[in-house]
Amino acid sequence: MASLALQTAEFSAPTQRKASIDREDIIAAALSLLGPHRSVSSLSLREVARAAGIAPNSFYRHFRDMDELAVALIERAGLSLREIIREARLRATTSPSIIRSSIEAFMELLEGDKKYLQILLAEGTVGSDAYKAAVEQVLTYFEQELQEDLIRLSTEANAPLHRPDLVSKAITRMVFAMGGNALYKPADERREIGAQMMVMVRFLMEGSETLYKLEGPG
Amino acid sequence: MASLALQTAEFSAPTQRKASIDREDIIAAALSLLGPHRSVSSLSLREVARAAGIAPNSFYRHFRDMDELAVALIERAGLSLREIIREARLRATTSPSIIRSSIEAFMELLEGDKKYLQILLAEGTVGSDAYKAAVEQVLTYFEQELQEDLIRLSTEANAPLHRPDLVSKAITRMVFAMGGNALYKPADERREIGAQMMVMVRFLMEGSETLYKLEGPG
DNA sequence: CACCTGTCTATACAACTGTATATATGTGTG
DNA sequence: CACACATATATACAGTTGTATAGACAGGTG
Repeated sequence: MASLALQTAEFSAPTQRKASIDREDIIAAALSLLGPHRSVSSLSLREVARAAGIAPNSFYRHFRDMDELAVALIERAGLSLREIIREARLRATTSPSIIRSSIEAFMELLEGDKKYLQILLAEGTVGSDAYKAAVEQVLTYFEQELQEDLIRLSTEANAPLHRPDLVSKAITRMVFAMGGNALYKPADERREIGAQMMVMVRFLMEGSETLYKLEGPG
Repeated sequence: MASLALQTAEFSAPTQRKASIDREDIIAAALSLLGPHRSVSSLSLREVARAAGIAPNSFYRHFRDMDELAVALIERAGLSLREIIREARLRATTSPSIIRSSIEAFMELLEGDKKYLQILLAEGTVGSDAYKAAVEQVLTYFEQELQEDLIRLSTEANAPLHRPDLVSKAITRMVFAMGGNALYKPADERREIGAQMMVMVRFLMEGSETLYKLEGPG
């Protein structure tokens, strides 16, 4: 867990506080190294230490492993993404607009914090078990949150869904897959991909509604 | 060493064997190294050479790069997958059954030739540009082929589709994303994921048909 | 036969990796 | 002040990496 992440440095006299390197700084250094050709799992401990301006061995004071760093990065990325989507959800309350604004928020994030997204999108299937499990957990969280939204909104709209769990899973996996693909593409292509996502999500929603009429909730 | 495994050693003349190492052997060696924790992009040249039973430098006689090897692996995997799916398509000619049998074929492949699939599913977003482009090309091929099927079948069934290009893209990306996720999971989970895929594809098909009624072909 | 030519190997090198060990340096407590 | 302590560092080591260079051996051609 992010044990020391929130500790406020002010007012703390009891223990010694050094203005030295922080977990945060190491995470930032690792982020700075990411790019279209550099994945988290391709970073070396020494490389990160170098970017953070510390000796290789100092790394061990903050993380046991590169793997532990990777998991921390994933959790951070998940948190960041979660906040963005939550904002989008709060702004929109009707079924079509919540989808639109969520995807727009997602694509905006893709413009800006590419690094965070890359961690979740592009590397969920390589790396250690802990690594994969952390990504999976983030995705599952999104699925559950989306499912709640879907059920609430479809009930309000009187357009119930067949297997809303699978609708949310399909949307999540598809958006992440398409997003990972769009990550480092030129802006106009990204916009095109965003538009495609919208249609695909509509397919899923309409399909689920239709199947509800044919077969019930499932 | 394992390199000579397939050649019959009996009757061997005192002279060195004519049958020397092949691109094929190197590809096989690379495949043998893949696994849940070893991705293509994490293999080293020396490692592959070692597994192939050749000197590191001999590698260069067959590939310029590890990157070139990776592309060769991707193409081979694409070819293999393509054949499997083609068989499935030939066996089934009606709309629902072609989906079912294609996904079943896909999941069967996932039981067997995991290595091939991993190359396409799990690593399309990491690696060099050539690497990514090769994966993208394979995916695009599948999309196009699937789209032709969808148009033909939906016309026959008198159930035309809205944006069949996006239907096939959505199906392809989703199946690959879900497949990559299922790759090294236990058999019962994999079966469950296969069942989920079927429902998701039905969502997409039904949704596209519904949207056609509302908005036409798009 | 001698002579290329293509393929393999052996050796070598500089760069890099993760980490074990020992050392320096500043901080808080007795 | 002296001490212990947490933190940073420097040095070192054994292993790996990609690849440059040079030599060994075969087959085909003159």
